[in-house]
Amino acid sequence: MTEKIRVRFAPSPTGPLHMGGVRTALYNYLYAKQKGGDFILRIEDTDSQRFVPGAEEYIIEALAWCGISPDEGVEGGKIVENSSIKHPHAPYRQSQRKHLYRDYAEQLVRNGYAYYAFDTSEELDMLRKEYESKGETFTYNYQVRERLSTSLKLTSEETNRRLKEENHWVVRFKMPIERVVKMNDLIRGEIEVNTSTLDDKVLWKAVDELPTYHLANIVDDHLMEITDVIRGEEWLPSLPLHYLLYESLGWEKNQPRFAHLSLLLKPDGKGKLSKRDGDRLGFPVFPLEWNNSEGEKSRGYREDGYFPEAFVNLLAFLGWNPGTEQEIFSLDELVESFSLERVVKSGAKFNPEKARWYNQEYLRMCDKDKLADDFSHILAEKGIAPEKEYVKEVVTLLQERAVFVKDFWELGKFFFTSPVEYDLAVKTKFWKEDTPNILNEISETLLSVEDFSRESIEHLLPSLIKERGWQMGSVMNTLRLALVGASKGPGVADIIALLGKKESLSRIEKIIKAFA
RNA sequence: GGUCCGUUCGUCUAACGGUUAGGACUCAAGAUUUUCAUUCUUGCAAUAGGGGUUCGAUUCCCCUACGGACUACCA
Repeated sequence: MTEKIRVRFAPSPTGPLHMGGVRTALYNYLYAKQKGGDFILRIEDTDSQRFVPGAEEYIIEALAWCGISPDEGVEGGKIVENSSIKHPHAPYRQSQRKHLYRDYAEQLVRNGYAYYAFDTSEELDMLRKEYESKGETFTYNYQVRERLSTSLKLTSEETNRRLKEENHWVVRFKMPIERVVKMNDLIRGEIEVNTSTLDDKVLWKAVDELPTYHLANIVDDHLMEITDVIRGEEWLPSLPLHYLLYESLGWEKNQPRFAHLSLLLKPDGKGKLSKRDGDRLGFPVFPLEWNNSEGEKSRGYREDGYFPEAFVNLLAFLGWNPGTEQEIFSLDELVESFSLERVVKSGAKFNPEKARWYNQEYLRMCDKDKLADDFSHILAEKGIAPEKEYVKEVVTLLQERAVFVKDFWELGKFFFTSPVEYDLAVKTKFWKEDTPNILNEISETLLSVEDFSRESIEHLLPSLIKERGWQMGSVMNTLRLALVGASKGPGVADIIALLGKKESLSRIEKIIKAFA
């Protein structure tokens, strides 16, 4: 029997999920789905100090927008209704699993793998400053743990008394001395670390009486039978601790495999991508728009007009590639092609230009009815409500020219409103003395045309111009100026045909009057 | 500072010892479109540096440099 793959995405609700987090979720999802496994969504809310209201809902909605649906875990927001999500290991919010971790923390102390420490944050801050003034770095490790007020130094009577009377004790992991931990990472291969370089991490916090990430994470991954942990590179330094924790709890036989993903970097300069970069460089770093409690707004890919399919596609390619030259992948195709072996080790600088290109590609593939519907919403906001078929015709003419649906307006607003001003550079260049007469004559000809189709007009115009010996450039450009107001847009015949006889003639009349 | 991870065109990346080091985005030029955009063609552009190993290194090893992460009772 083959092993059932179970992965988890376990964000902390301390703010909106940024695109790096979405990518981590995506890779987890792709990995699980390809292997017929389950994708579990767990909320790691063990930091009561930094909890942000609305963050959990945001995370769920963002994943739903991307098409990443958990098989198991917390649910909420819009996906609650008719959700097929399972809960065999509920609850999936760590704050609701507090009692579990407490038991394991005590077990670790009992078995000599951890100890109680009574230092206050203030005392530790003072120690750090003291060391710093000597040019050294304070590390809570084997060199100091038997000298500070810990259960290692104190008698058991004293320890018990302090545990009972004081409420600022923590549990720390007793990091072994001079042991080389050999680890394996699915992306990076073998990694070795000497435990003497590591410190005694806090496993149970006094401030909020909750476990730290390290403990909660290991306990839950074990209890929830997670087979593969795919997470950000920032966790790599904690991997030895996590290995040792599995070992100390007696779970090393079936501990999960690990894969650490490289980080997403700033498009310019150095460092990892942060919220500020988006504002600074003008692109979203979040999947969905986010308003924080200070009333600051952060842009979202959704609100910027990206298709979720394009967003997912570009995210997948930030650190992974199929090894072929295909760059456009649907979510299903990604599921089929994804592999951890082809995940790139080095960090990827995000490139906003390429992101736009992805959207453009999707817009071109997009169904015209959907585009017309989406564009109709934008038009409705402007108080314009044309026939769906008309919008569809417009979209058809503009599809190759737009990157986002919202571009259709700038590209083709003349299809909905007569030009209010004209590009004077075009006028200067092409508007001649006899232009009004020529335009009038064109008007008359158009008026008498029975077949007002694009083909008919496309044939009629040049032959008329040639017949009269007019200048092609001058006539076509002034005609375009009348219809569009500028030197841009689809073919003149397309525009006239779509605008219709009445509107086209009225625009020609209008420009003649304007320049008279 | 310490520990760990990383390093191919400006950017995302391919090449898992033998290639004129390939593709995509960007940029530039030309063609088409008597507009603009598209499209097509072409071009610019990279193995961080130094040592090994090897008949042969982008590829394996070491050193250096550079970059990144971590170094909280945050995740």
